[in-house]
Amino acid sequence: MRIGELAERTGVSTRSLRYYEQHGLLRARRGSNGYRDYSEDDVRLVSEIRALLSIGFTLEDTRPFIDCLRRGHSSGGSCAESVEVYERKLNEIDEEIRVLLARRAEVAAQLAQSCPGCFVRG
Amino acid sequence: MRIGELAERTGVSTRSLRYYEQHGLLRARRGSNGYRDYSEDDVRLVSEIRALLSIGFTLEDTRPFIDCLRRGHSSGGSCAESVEVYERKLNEIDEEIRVLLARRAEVAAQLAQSCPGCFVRG
DNA sequence: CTTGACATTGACGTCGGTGTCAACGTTTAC
DNA sequence: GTAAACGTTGACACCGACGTCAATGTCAAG
Repeated sequence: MRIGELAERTGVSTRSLRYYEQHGLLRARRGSNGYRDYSEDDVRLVSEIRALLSIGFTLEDTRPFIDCLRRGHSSGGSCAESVEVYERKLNEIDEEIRVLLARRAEVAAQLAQSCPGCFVRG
Repeated sequence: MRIGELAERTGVSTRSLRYYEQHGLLRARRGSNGYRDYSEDDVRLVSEIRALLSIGFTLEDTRPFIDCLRRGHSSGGSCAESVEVYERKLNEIDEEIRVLLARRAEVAAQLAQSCPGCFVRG
């Protein structure tokens, strides 16, 4: 299939698909006219990328998952490298949450100080 | 004082000071040579800006606080507009935390699924 | 006078994932 | 045959808070 069809089936813009390819996550055969030619498997790859991006992964983070699928695994997360990324991500998220909680406390404290009457839930 | 001294006393780069001025947060008299001439009060303004930036405010968010100080208040947070910003910030932070918690749960779930043996604390 | 530290404005780079447009070639439908 | 729809690459725009460099002007010390 060509890029337009893949875009439609995955709900991803052609712009993004080319971007993913530019970063080595997608590969496409080229027809004699130079058009990209995708297989059914690529639908799966794109879905995997989007699923991961939607939970806050960067494009780079998705690479091990894509490689894992390419090696024939049924799940992108069932390779050691992917698991490492999962764990790294959990740590990153935990750290971000920690920062936000500290920030929240700081803001609440400043608010309480400059506006003693203002209640802050939480 | 000139920009270099203000930079040194506040620990803020000259680049940043000019940036703040460019965005209307700082104003400086100009000497006959065109050099910026800052007052003692400006040290306070810059400190206020940095304090707010450090807890995740955007530059724009700091504007009401600066205006508040300019109006003579001893605290940048003791004006109605500032309090509004505080409250808006708290809501924003809460929302971010919510998103991160959901994200964390999602990642943990995927990890558990693709790597049943992997324990996830939390 | 010269050197060096400091000042000025302006502009580009960073990071990430796209949107969007240009200028052009290909395929498809009528 | 022709127009519409689709494909190609390349490049600029965005957001935010600066870093950094360029080209040039100013001032204090030797």
